[in-house]
Amino acid sequence: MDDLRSATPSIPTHCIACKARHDGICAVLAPEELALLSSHTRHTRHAAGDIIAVESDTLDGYANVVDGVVKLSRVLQDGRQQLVGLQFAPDLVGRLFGDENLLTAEAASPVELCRVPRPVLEALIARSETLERRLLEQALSDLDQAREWLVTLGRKTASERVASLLLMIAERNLPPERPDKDVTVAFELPLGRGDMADFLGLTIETVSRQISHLRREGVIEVAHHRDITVRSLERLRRRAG
Amino acid sequence: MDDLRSATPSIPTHCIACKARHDGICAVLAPEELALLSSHTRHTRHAAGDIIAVESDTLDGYANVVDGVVKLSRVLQDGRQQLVGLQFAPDLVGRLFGDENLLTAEAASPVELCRVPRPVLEALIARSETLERRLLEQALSDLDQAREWLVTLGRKTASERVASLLLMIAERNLPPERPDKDVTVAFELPLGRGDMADFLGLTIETVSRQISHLRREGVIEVAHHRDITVRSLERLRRRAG
DNA sequence: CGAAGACTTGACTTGAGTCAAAATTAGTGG
DNA sequence: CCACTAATTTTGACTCAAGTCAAGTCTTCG
Repeated sequence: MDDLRSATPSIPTHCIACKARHDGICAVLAPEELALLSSHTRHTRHAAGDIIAVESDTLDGYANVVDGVVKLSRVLQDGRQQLVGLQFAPDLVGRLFGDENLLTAEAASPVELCRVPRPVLEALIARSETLERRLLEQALSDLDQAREWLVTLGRKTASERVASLLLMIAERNLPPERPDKDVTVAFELPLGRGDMADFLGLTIETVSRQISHLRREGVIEVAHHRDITVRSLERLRRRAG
Repeated sequence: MDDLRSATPSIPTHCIACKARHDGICAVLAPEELALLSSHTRHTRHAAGDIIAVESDTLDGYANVVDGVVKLSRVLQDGRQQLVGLQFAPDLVGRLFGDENLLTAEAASPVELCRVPRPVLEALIARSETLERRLLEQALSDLDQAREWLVTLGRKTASERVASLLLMIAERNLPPERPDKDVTVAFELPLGRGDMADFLGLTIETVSRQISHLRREGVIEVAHHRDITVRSLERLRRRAG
């Protein structure tokens, strides 16, 4: 497919430079479909904390995450909040075929989006068999992840929950070489303590205490609160239950 | 579509009698596709407690729930268990395109299944645009539900969790007329206290105490432990947070 | 540098878990 | 149909993990 790139000048120039171009939904589109899509998209940038979509608003469109992390959450009447998902590039944000947002979407870090109006994407889905399959696969994998978290929230202790979250992020930052080896991984947390707490169904204080505990035990190192180094993935995995 | 029924004798006879025929995945198939599918299906019956699929076994096929309730669960090494979903008729059980079961599936009540070998269903998906759309919609709706539970497990108290579960089952048993009216609903719990606890991330004792509490407060009536009458859906809804 | 915000730590409280009976219900065979 | 047993559920007394409240300490940024 890469060989064809130079032979298909119809691919929009701003798509060629796009980080999400080669693994997002765009990757499964034929050049003319991509051209059609890109003539309706709009790139937007958002600072951490910006609200992208609000729960129970009408759904105005979808957005592809090009860079950064988007958090999805729900809040109860009295203000209790729960994060129900994190979307990384090149995930698509927005409930397909939904009339209203069931969730609030918020930039967890600085975020770059590629926004698509509802009817454009939906028409493309009807036209492209491979796109529909790709979206089905994302939905199934989001469902797997959500169920994984159900186990975490329903049955794990505070310390296992924190370890599970660090593990999830660490595995996402693993260098592609030797994924089975017991390596050291370093990364910057895309979430503050408050968001971690809302993700794990805990309080800020409990998250902080558990991180301190993992640090004292030598499982992780912490600098500036957000720069984490996992000394042994294997040890972290054992603590995640 | 109903009008056509008598004019399409190619619909297999055992499908015509099937309860799931008119709203399951079969509902979106053309008569010849249904004929193709049904020539490979096998009806099975299972008593409550029977294991239908085991976590980390290779996925041998899919199954349509024709009657009864199937619970999906995961267990941690030390035996802690969490239910991550309930499947009612006419849901499809089995991770699409998965190579192994990520979950254990078990009959929660007496269950009737219509089993389909993997390759048969997957070939049909590739052939039928409407089937693929139907499965995408089920996946999205399962995802909505899983995220709803994430809020319940992450942020609700024990009494709100129990109320949420009763509410979910009650709403499923609502008579179709006047869904907005504040009616009385009676139903039989498809789950024992242990399963409720595993669903809600609580212990048996806590579930029992919360049910007793709702009973004492007059929100529900309980007979034989499993026959529940909800006196006021509205009151129950308020208790569910 | 100084102030505001984010994070950590400590002391105390509380909601749900644990352990241990008792009560109810379902199942079985006479 | 009825005892009798086994399983499930309920209830009570006590414990403990995580929450709450209240200072402190880092970090960031103007």
